[in-house]
Amino acid sequence: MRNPDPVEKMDQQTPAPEPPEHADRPAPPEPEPSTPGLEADLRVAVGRLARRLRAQRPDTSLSLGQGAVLFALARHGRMTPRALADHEKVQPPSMTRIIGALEERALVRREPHPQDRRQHLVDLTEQGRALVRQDTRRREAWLAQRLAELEPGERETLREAAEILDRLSRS
Amino acid sequence: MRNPDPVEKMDQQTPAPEPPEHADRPAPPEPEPSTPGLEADLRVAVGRLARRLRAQRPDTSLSLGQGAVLFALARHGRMTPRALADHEKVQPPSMTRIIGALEERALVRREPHPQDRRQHLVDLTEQGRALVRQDTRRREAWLAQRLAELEPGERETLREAAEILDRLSRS
DNA sequence: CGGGGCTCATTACTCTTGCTAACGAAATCG
DNA sequence: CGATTTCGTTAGCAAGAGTAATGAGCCCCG
Repeated sequence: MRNPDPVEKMDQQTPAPEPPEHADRPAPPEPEPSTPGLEADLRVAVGRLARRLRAQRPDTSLSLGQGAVLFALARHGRMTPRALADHEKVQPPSMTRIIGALEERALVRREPHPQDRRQHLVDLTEQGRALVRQDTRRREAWLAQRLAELEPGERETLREAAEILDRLSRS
Repeated sequence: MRNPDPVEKMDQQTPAPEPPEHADRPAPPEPEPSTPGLEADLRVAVGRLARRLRAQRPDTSLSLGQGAVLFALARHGRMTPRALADHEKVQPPSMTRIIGALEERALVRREPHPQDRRQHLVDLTEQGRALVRQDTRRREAWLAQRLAELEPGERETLREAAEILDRLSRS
């Protein structure tokens, strides 16, 4: 293990770290969270859901990261590893590893960069493109099944939330 | 829920200086099932958000799993390790480790089970309770800050979504 | 020009976190 | 009382992501 770091005294009521308000703000300053447990609920639910998504990955043995990269390439066209890393908010070495795994499966291909010989361009192969298309409708059974069981209104809520979550995850 | 139509929405917007791709755009079929890319969008966003939540963990060195357990105990009262594992959808050995880490920090305590000497009851200590209270309003700066920047309507959407995501993650 | 400094990708290593397998102790059922 | 089941734990392993260091290549500035 490591240093236990015994929590000795813990300030019970931490004075709120209120950021200084900017003077010219006509709107309500909203210093308190208008949604009480949201932060905790969201954190717990997202963490657990991600864990289950990773675990329940059935047969399409693409990791979450690999799938995300494949989708990003399909949506935005070929990119350098650096651009992919920025997009997915991982460090370059992690992206190197993901690309390596995808390349081993012949789902992506590294092409030389036309102007800069340090860089590569990563692009989908035909097989990669086919997998994305296939997954677009079939994807991973577990989540698709769960989503199918929801009420239409709930799916709609999730659809709006997915866009917000995407922004959150990228900000 | 088999969807027979080829969802083929790949808008090529190549950021690279070399756009001579197969740059034709198939007429947008837009057959629009109930939720087109929801499964993929949600999966990617949840994965990325979980990754960032884990990474951005600032100083309160509680892992996602540890935080979840603390909150579960605060919400539902003391529980056996088995119950906690079921609740958080992890295997018992993982829960053993989480509880061990929390116990080292004196945030939880193991009590003997009154009727069954195989089992324990895990309960929050005063310090654990204080940390939960503190985190309820302070929590992790990163997510709280992001949430605060959202529109009220967006937070409301997330609040509804959080409940749905919780159910999803547990089903 | 040409060198210093930067950027890009990769390698090497570590850490965290979750899993399965196996095990000992205790309850329970026959 | 013995067999079986359940609970928590230990041991070992694998995946995923991060930091540090490295080498190749670009580019600006003197």
